[in-house]
Amino acid sequence: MRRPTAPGLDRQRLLAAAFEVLEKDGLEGLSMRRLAAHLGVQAPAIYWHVNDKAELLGMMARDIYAAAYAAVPAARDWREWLSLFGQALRQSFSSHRDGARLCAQAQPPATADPASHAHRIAGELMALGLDQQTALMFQAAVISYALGWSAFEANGPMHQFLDTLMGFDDNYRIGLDAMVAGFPSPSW
Amino acid sequence: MRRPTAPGLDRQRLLAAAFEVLEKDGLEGLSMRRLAAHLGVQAPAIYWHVNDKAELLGMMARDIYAAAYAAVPAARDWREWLSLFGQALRQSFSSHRDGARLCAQAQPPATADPASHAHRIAGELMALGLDQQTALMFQAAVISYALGWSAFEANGPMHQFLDTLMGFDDNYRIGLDAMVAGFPSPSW
DNA sequence: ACCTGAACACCGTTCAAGT
DNA sequence: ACCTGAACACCGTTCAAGT
Repeated sequence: MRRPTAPGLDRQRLLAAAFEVLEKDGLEGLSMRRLAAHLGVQAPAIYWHVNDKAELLGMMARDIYAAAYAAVPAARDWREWLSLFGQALRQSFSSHRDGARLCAQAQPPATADPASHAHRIAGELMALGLDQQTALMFQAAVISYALGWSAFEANGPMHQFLDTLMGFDDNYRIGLDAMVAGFPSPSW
Repeated sequence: MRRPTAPGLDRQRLLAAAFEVLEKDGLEGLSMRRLAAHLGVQAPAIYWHVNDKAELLGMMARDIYAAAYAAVPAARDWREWLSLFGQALRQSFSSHRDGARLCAQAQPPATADPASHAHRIAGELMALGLDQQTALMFQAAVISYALGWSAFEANGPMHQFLDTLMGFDDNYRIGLDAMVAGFPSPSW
């Protein structure tokens, strides 16, 4: 439990420790003070490496999204890619305790060059035939659904029904598949 | 600003005041102490009428959902109803500051009789030809998307792009229409 | 029955001061 | 450059005591 304060902090160790605390204590338990204690350090030390808690949460969210993008296997068309991406997202959200709730409330760090960032995240879909604008729109819709599903999963009074009827994963797929199938094909 | 403590608290006045504080100070500003001050009362007084803050947030979420259900106009088929419901939800979320974020993290009060509750919320769709299980599944998907969209709207680095390209409402409709169009028709 | 006063165990963040 | 100690202005919640 005691970290002997080790080499010295940096953003990497901070981030890794933050995920450990998240796993152990959940999103409400992830306080700057607990994080500091987990690192064997005083709370204000964290502020040398990070501006505030929001920035830390943003970095965590960025990593969760990045893991999802990295996990999407090769696809033969854009619909398949979106479907796989939707599944990878859900997987990545649920691979950390409160992952979706974290992403829903954290603001990933604003990228320095938004244009190149947009190109990077839309790249796969563009290679499969979508123009960038359409790629971003469809991707935004899938992300929204994935995000909302995980939030909704835990909190609706429908909860009892959905899992007894089919299981959450199957229910998730229904909405995802419907959305992906329903996206209009580009018109050229 | 001063409430002369008026008649005396009850759940109704509490809820109304909570929405006022939400509008003024946002979700992070909605503390039990601020709510109490807004009512001209000490913080512990609230705990006579409500078990804890989670219960209060749950009641607020319930009201936001209820407003959406009430706002859905008559529809001629279940796809149209789901589309109108999706729009009403987004409307209801954005009619209160941080409405979606509140609903994403609040747990609406568990209903005493889940079966009759399910029947009530699925009723419209069943009248339009869906069985209850399908109605609940499709509804859950639409709610998830609406919830996730509002959360995503404010926080992605895609943010800049989405609104300059089309406007958020149009982008929202694209995913919603795709999902509703893509739901499979019942097979009889 | 309904509310206050005082307290407990926490928060995020700042800032002087240490090394 | 990097961290500590001490403090500020908050939290949610409990509980005895008042009326």
